[in-house]
Amino acid sequence: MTIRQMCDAFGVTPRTLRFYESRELLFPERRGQQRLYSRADRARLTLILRGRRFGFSLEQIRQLLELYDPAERNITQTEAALGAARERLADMEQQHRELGEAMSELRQQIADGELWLNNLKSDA
Amino acid sequence: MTIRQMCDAFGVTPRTLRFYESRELLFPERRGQQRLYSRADRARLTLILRGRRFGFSLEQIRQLLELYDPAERNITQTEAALGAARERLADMEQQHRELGEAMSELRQQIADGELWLNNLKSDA
DNA sequence: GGCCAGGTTGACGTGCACGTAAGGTGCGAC
DNA sequence: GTCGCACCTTACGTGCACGTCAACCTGGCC
Repeated sequence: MTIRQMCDAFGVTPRTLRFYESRELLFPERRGQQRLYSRADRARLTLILRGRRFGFSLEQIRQLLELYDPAERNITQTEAALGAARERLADMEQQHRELGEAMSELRQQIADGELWLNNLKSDA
Repeated sequence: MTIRQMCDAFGVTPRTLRFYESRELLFPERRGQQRLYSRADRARLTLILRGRRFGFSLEQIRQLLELYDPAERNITQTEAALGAARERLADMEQQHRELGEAMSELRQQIADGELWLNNLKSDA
């Protein structure tokens, strides 16, 4: 898959893909100068974009990706990656809870606003 | 409440509070040059900080705060704010779902990593 | 009056995640 | 051959959310 196909498929720019590569988040093969993205690269990009939506930094995402990466597996590295992953998971769980609470509050506020609006309109 | 008491209570810096004020997120009263924060200001700051944790921009937060603000209530403004709030809520719901899925995947990956680690250790 | 802690306002600096412009390369179509 | 297009690298620019620093009040205490 060329860089353009990747961009079209994921809705990102070439600049973004090259930037991710410079930060060691993606490692496409090279045919001469051209980048070629494999199925694994597409899976990684999916994870990267998801992580970004959750507010994780590219560096945090890079560390998480090590957990998915079967290469360079030794005990200390895996243990470090596991520790980082557990911390991220705890963050995500707290964020998940707080997001649920915030959604409830926002729904309540919306309902209040709608009620207020209907009262105003029925008066008129 | 002075700026220092606010900072201690919310774990932010004076710079942050003045910055929020410059972006019209907070409107503390003035006793001479000093800022004085009311109960309403503290409630607004709570909402601001929560919004920030969910990745909303300060501008988005400012628009949402209009929904909470009982001043300057007219129909078109409230309807616009309600529309924005519904869009944000939809974003939050999607983010909530995706975050749940990502947590499941990450838990699975952690379990895999732990299993692999235990196998390696029991071999040794 | 002297002085200091704590407040104030700009103005500039920083880290992140890219965007953008400049100039060069490879390659198939005509 | 050369035109055009897509790709490449390098370097600088941008927007956001603040941090940092300089310079200046201001009230309270000795």
